Amino acid sequence: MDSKILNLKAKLEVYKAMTGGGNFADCPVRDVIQGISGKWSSLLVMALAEKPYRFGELRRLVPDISQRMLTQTLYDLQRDGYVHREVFPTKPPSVEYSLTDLGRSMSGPMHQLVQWAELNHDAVRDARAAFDART
Amino acid sequence: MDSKILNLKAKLEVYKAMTGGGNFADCPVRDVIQGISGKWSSLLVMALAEKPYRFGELRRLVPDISQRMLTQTLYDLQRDGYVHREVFPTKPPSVEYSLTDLGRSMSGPMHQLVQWAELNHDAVRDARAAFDART
DNA sequence: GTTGGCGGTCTCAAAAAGAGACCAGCACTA
DNA sequence: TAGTGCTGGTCTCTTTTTGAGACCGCCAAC
Repeated sequence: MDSKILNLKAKLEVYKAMTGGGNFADCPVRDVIQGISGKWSSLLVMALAEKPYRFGELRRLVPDISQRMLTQTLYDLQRDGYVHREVFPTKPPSVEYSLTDLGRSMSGPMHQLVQWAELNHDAVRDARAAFDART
Repeated sequence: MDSKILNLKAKLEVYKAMTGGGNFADCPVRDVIQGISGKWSSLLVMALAEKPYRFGELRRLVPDISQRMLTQTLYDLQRDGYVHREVFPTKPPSVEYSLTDLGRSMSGPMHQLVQWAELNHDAVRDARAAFDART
């Protein structure tokens, strides 16, 4: 058996996987996923799915986020159309963040994932401990 | 109306949200979510959900991942129990990566999210363009 | 008049990610 | 027999991202 043939076979498999199977490389799905797979994005979306929050409330709700990252992440979520930002002209102007329709429709599948994490976090913790012990 | 009372009210709301509503701050769900919300994790999990892959195959399948990040991400996924790594003692030793049962059970909810992204990526793209035009 | 909350921006250090050289071992080729 | 390529990585260096914290004007309450 020639190695060139094996090589070609592998390349065909890869091509099939890229076009028919998954479209992993250049497809816009990656853009979307990367937009919501940041360290804080999912957390803020889950928070806002419950109810609208103000800037300072979110800051207290997620104690270990820096003000800079809260600003930045909310900006990105707003840019991608998940979050609506409304400024109320009160004496100290207050700003409310809420989910848009797009954000609400996305929070469904994301909630599924969070629920999975809720159910299986001990399995993950065990796997991690076992792996570390094996090392 | 006293501002202290308003303040207390806000704090109670936040407390309620943290304990009853979502447990956003210290809960293990965040550990799990952060483990799979990396830039490449979801992509590799979706790839391995299709079928097991070898190191070089994954490298070609995801052309813009660096070798270092592929190694690192696969290591992390293995540590968290999502991925199984098997070395075959062939002439150039080949390594195969596959999903574990835990990984397969997680890939379900994650696939939901990817499907949402597939259906709504144009809406996100439009929102992004509209936001940028507004600026 | 000083303090504290509001919603941020700015700067600087630390951590993470990307680019690319390098490694041993074996198969095939010229 | 020397050269080339594929295997799955590691090591170093540079660039990007993130975190920590100071600072901002404004206004209300004490």
